[in-house]
Order: sequence, then structure tokens, then C-alpha cells
Amino acid sequence: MASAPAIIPVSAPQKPSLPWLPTPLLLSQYPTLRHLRYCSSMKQLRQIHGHAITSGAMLDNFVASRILSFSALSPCGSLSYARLLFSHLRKPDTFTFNTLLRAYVSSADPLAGLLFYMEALESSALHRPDNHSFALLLKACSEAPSLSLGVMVHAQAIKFGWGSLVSVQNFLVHMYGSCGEIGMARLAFDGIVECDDASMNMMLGGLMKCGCFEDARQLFDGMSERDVVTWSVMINGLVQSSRFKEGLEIFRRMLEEKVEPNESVLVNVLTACAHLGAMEQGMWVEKYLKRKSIKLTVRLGTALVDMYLKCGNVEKAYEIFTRMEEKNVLAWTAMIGGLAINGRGKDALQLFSQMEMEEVSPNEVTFIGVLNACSHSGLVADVLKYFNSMTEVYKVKPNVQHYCCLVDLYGRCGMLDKAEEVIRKMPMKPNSAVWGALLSSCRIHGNSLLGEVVGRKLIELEPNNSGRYVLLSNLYAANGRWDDVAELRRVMKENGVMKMPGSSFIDLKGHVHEFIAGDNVHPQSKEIYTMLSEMTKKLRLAGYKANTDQALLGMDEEEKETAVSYHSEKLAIAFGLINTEPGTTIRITKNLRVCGDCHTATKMLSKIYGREFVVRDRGRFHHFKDGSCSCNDFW
DNA sequence: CTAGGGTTAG
Repeated sequence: MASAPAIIPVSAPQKPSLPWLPTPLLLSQYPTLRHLRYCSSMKQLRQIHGHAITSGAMLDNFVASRILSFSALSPCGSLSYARLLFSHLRKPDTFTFNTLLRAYVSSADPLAGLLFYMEALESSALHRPDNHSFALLLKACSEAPSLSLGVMVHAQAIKFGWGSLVSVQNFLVHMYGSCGEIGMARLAFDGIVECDDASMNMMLGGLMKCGCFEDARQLFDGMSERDVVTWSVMINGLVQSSRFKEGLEIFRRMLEEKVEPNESVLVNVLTACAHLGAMEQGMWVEKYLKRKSIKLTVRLGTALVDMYLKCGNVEKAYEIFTRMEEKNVLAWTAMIGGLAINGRGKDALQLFSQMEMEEVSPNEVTFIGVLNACSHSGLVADVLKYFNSMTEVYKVKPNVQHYCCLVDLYGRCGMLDKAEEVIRKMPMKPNSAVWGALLSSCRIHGNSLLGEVVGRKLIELEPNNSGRYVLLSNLYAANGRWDDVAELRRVMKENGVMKMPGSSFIDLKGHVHEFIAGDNVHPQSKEIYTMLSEMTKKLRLAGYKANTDQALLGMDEEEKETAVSYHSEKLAIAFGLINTEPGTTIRITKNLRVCGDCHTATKMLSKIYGREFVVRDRGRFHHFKDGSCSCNDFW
């Protein structure tokens, strides 16, 4: 292949070859277009464009559309330049129009494509939109998503005679499905005379997006041909609906049927692993990438880093992170935020300054991680420095979550008045997360007076969130106010709120085991309970006394003790101790916050069994080792 | 000239 000319030889212009243009086959050898292949900046594109104008090549729609296409779609192009270019075309054809339309639809604001369509029609730049035009317009409405605009595009498609072409009908299904109108999607689907692969996949995607998982499953199972997109629609849909376990199951089936997963499936599988704390399976993906020599793209890399961080394996995450060739703001953000929740606040902040040195601009999410780092590591002296640089240097407008981090930080450090001040002065209405942060702080520091006010406010705000009741109830319990606990339970019952059952996951050799407090459905249940009583015995010898403050009311002491000793994470720990090699780290993921008793017990167990336990709870990580925890008993 | 379906951080 010839090497790329750095600059276009303007000094030796080609003789205008229009209107004796060669046939289409030779057209591709037209000098202007050959240069386009090596074009890598707008500066070069402008030169080519100028050249095309002077040589008269711009009069040819093919040449014009290629230049426009480059400007519109190339990463180093410019959409506005393409738009200008289009408006100067004498007689743009539909193909050229579609090129620009596609650029609009895949931009940050897909609906700009609709505006472009209307303008082009009105100015007669566009005479006959074709099937591709409508596919693109419908896609824009799906991504917004906007049902009302989608219906209008549907009408236009019928008006121009494309309403019953499969390629357009497919996107009608997609549009209605994405707008949550599964009935309309179904109607459009049933109107297709001859379905193709895409029809099925779009219908499947619509069902998934609308939450009709049973119907989706039925359609999926009934399909005779399942291509890679079919599998990805299914897996990605499940993962994005937080059905992580099901997503992994389908992934397993996909591999069994020897379909090669693509990047999006692998990213979604890693997301599922991250949520479940399924590190073994995540590691399998990493090995798979190596085995198939799949390039570690920035997306795959970020997904892997995030997965390892959410499984509490900071070392592996950092290893992948350093191996990544390209690091964009998302990659840095994942690493910084992940270090923060793993209790490595100082490392997170150090990485942040490294990011600044490499001149990657942090965004608002990055600063959530940075503030979290200050919060989880108690770096109260530094926080304002970062908060100010966020607004002053990086011009990131703080949102409610940033203020929430501040409240959380001051609250954790016992500066409750400072936390209250933040709430009073924040420029927006504090949401329930903000009040929740304050309530947690009240519980940690035993401020039941303020805690009660905040707790009641929260319950008013979110009467169906069981966690809010539990927190207030724990606050009462910690102060021995058992009557108020009982009253709260009554209100909870009255509002029909069910306490979310605590459950713990543990990933063993690529299989995720789930435990719920006191359950005995696991095949190894008998061994687990035997192990549990052995653990309790050893704990007692080490001076452990059950902390039943946070147990349910209406039990006597012995019942309470039994109840806490069967908490889901204790079952998971017992299971882990039985099934893993001595000395290895045991990783557990919990859906709720770790209770005080389990926290104390796990600390002691780490010493008794010489094991490291990594427990991920709702909000952060606990690395238990040698009888202490990385959170310094602050959570 | 020939364009389809699914995509990452809190």
C-alpha cells in the first residue's frame, strides 16, 4: 500500500475531467477520492474539498457524497462542516442526504436528524426520501425515545410509499418497542408478510425493553436461527434489566452452541459479573480474550477494570488498567471510583492527579469518585480543594450527587452541623439520597434527635423503601427505644412495606451460589450448618458475643442470636470455608449493608481461619484481614 | 458506489 501523502499536492491540480467522467468503476480512482482515503484531519479535508471545487469534481454527486461522508462520519470530521457542504450542493441525491442523516442519528442528539429531514424537504434539497431514510429517522425516534415523533415518521413513511417494505417495517417494530409501546410493536411485527432475521431480533429487543421477559424467552426459544445479534439482544437486554444471573445463563448457552460472542456481549457479561461479584466468570472472560487474541479495546478494558474493582480485586484491576493502550475519561473514572469504594482513597486521589497530568479532562462522574475517595478515607481537609477545582478549573457544575458526597463526608466524620449546612446551602432540593447520608451519620454518631427528624422525613419521601425504615429502626434500637421500634414496624406493615430479604452471593469455580438468611435449599446445606456451629464455637472461645441490636423485634434473646447467626453472609462464609483451599481469599457480595454483628464476626473469623474475606455490600467494600477491616469500622 | 439489528463509567 502506498504511504499517505501528508499534504495534498495543490501545486499540481488535475485537469478538470468533468463532464467526461469515466464510468463508475474508474471513478473510484479519481485522484480526489484517493487522497480522501488518507485524510486524517479537517485541515486536509478542506484542502481536498477546495481541490474538488476547483477541479469541478464537486459537481459529481458521488465525489461530493464521499467528501461529505468523511466530514460527517469520520472521528476527526465535523458535522457542521458536512451540513454546510450539503447546503451548497446543487442537486444533492438521496444517498448523500442519507449519509448526513446517518451522522445526525448517531450523534449525541439523534433527533437533530428529524429537523434536518424537515428542512431538507422544505428547501427541496430532498425530493424522495427512500427506505434507508425512514429506517434512519425511525432509529432516531427509538434512541430519543419519542413516540409522538415516531408516529409522525411512520405517517411520512406511508405517505412516501415505504410503509410496507420489510426494512422499514423492522424499524417500526424497533421504534414502537423502544418507546415502550409493545402492543404497537406487535402490530407492526404482525404486519410483516415475510419476516427476516432482523424482524425477529427487533421484536425480541422490543419485548426485552418493555419488560416482557416471558414472551421474549418464548420467541427466543422458538427461533430456528439465532445469530450473534439474537444472542446479544437477549443477553444485553437481561443485563440492562438487572437480570444478571439469567444473562450469564444465556451466555453459557451461547457458548455451548458455538456462537462467538462479540465485544458488546463480552462487555455486558462483564457488567453482569461485576454486579454479581462473580470474579471467576469475569476472569474467564479475560482468559477468553487472550485465547482468541481479541484486542483489549478501551470498552473491554474498562469493563474488565470495573469488574475486578467491583469484586474487590484492586491488584488485578490495576494490572489491566496499566495494560490498556488507550485510556479515556471513562477508564480513568472507573479506576478512580473503584479505588475509592475499596477504601483506597489516597491511591484514588493520586491517580486523579496522574489523570490531570496526562491531560484527560475529568467529568462529573469522575468527581463523584474523587469526592467518594475523600469520604471513604476521611480526608476532610482535602475535600474542598477538589470541590473547588471541579467548579473553577474544570467547569463541572456540581449536581445533587456531589452535594450528597459532601454530606456523607462531613457526616461520617461527625461534623453533623457542617453536613446540615451543606444541605441548607445547596442550590437544589435535597433528594432522599442526601437525607439518607445524613441519617446514616446520625446512626454512626448516635445522634438520635436529629436522626429521628431526618428518618421521619425520609419515610414520608419514600414510604415504600424498606431500607429507610430499617435505618430508623436501628437508630431507635441502638438507643433502647423498643416501643418506637414496635411502632415503626406497625407503620411499615400498615404501608404494606416488606423488608427486603438479605442475600449473599459467592462465586465458586465460575458458578454463583446465592444464600438467603436461614435458608436450607442449598444441596450442601447440612455441611454448611455443621460448619456454622463450628464457627460459632470458635468465635465464642475468642470472646465473641452476638450483637443483636439490629435483629428483629419480638424475639427473645436466644432467638435473636440464632437469627443473626444465620444471616446470609455467615452462610456464604461457611460455604466458602468448606469449598475453598486454606489460605485463599473468599469473596462475597451482599445486596444490603453488612450488619454490625456480621461485621464483628467476620473480622474475628479472618483471624481465626487465617483467611482474607472481601465482602462487597450495598455501598462499599470490606477487606477483612487479621482481625480488622479496611473500612475502619466506618460504614 | 449501497447503507439493517445490540454497546461502556456513579
